[in-house]
Amino acid sequence: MKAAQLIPTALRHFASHGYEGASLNDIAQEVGIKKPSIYAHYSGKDDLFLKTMAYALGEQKKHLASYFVETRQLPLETSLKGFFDWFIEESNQNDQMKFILRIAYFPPVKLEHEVTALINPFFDSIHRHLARLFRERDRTEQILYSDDYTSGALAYLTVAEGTMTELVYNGIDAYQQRLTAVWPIFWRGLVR
Amino acid sequence: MKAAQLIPTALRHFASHGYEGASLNDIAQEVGIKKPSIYAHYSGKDDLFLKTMAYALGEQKKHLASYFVETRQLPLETSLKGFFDWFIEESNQNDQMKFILRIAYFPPVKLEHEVTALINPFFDSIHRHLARLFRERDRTEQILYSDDYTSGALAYLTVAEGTMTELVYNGIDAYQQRLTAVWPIFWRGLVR
DNA sequence: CATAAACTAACGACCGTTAGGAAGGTGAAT
DNA sequence: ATTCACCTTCCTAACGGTCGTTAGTTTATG
Repeated sequence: MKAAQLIPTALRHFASHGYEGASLNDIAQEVGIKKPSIYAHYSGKDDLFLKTMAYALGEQKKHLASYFVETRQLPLETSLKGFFDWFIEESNQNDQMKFILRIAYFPPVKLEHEVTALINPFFDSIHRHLARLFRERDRTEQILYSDDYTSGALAYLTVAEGTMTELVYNGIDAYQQRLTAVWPIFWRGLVR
Repeated sequence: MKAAQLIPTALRHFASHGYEGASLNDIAQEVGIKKPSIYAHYSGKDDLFLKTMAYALGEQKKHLASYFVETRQLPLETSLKGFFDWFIEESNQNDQMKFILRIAYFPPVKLEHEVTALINPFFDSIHRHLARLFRERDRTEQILYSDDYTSGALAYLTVAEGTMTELVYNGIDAYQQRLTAVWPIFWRGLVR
C-alpha cells in the first residue's frame, strides 16, 4: 500500500516543477510503483493534484494555527515576529508552503477555477484569524496605532508572503536579510 | 519576417503557462508561422526562453528607470507611493512583470542556473537604485527615520514585489486593497 | 544569384490514460 | 475448514496525442 506516500511525493514534485512540469512517471517511480498504479487511487493527474492541494491547505492551516495557539500568551510583537523564526525551524514543511505559494500565484490554467475556489478561502481564513488576533491583543496591550485591524492583518500577510516566498526559493540567507530589513519598519508603522 | 513578434508572444505564453507548460506550437501559431520555423531564429526552446528573459529584463529595467527619472523632482513619498499607481496604468507591461516574477520565484529546473545568473543582477540593480534614491532624497528632505538606506530599499522592494504579484495574478481590486492596507503602515515606519 | 525565412514531413521521446490480467487479502457460503 | 467470489492493488502492454527537434525543400527578398 504505497498510496500513502503518493500525496507527499506528488506535493514535492508539483512544488518544484509545477503542474505541467511534474511527471506522473517520476512521482510513481519515487514512491516505488509503476505509473498506471496511480490510477488505482486517483482518477487522473487532475484528481491527484486537487487532492494534493486539499491536503497541503489542510495541513498548513493546522500547522499555522498551532503556532498562534502556542504563542497565545506572548506579547503581540513577540508572536508576530517570532512567527518568522518559527517558520525557519519548521522548514521540513517548506515544500507545502512552496506548493501553496506557487499554485496561488501561478495556478495551472486548466484548473484555475478549482484552485482559486480552494485557495481564496484559505487565505481569507488566515486573514480573518490575524485580524482577530490584532483586535484581541490591542484590547489588552493597546499598542496599535490604528484600529483598522483588517488592514493591519493584510499588511502583515503581505510582508509574510513576500518574505516566505523569498525563503522557499532563495534560501534562508536572503530570507533573514529581508526580514531584518522589513520588520523594524513594519512594526514601527504599526504601533503608536 | 514574423520573428519580431516571436519574443513578445513567447513572453505571454511563458508568463501564463510557465516554461514547461508553454508550447512552441501554440506560440508559432499565434505569430502566424509553423512550429519548425522558430528554429530559423532560435536554436531551440531554451534559447527562445533565455532570449525572452533577457528581453523582458532589459525592457523592465528601462521601464522602471523611466518612472524614477520622471519623478526625480517630486518628494520621496509621492515618488514611492506614486509608483504603484503608475504601475497600474502601465498594465500593458504587466505580462513582462508577470513573466519576471514567475521565473524569479519558480524558474524551470533545468535552467535554474542561467535564470538566477540573470535575475539576481536585475533585482540587485533595482535594489541599489532604490537605496541611492533613498540616500539622495534624505539628504535634501531629511525625513527618514533610519539612515540604513539599504534596508529601507529592501523593505520597499519586498512590499512592491508582494503587491505586484497580487496584481498580476489577482487583479486590480486585490492589488489596491493590499496597497491601501500596507502603504500607510510602511510609510509611518519609514519616516521620523 | 545568394541568402534568409518560411514550409512539409517525419523522428524519437515522453505525456496522461486505458485495457486487461496477476497476486493477495477478506468475508460469506458450503 | 475449505471453497468461492469479490475487491483492492499492483503489474505489463499499448494507445493516441503532443512534445521539441531535425532534414530537406520551397518561397520570398534583396
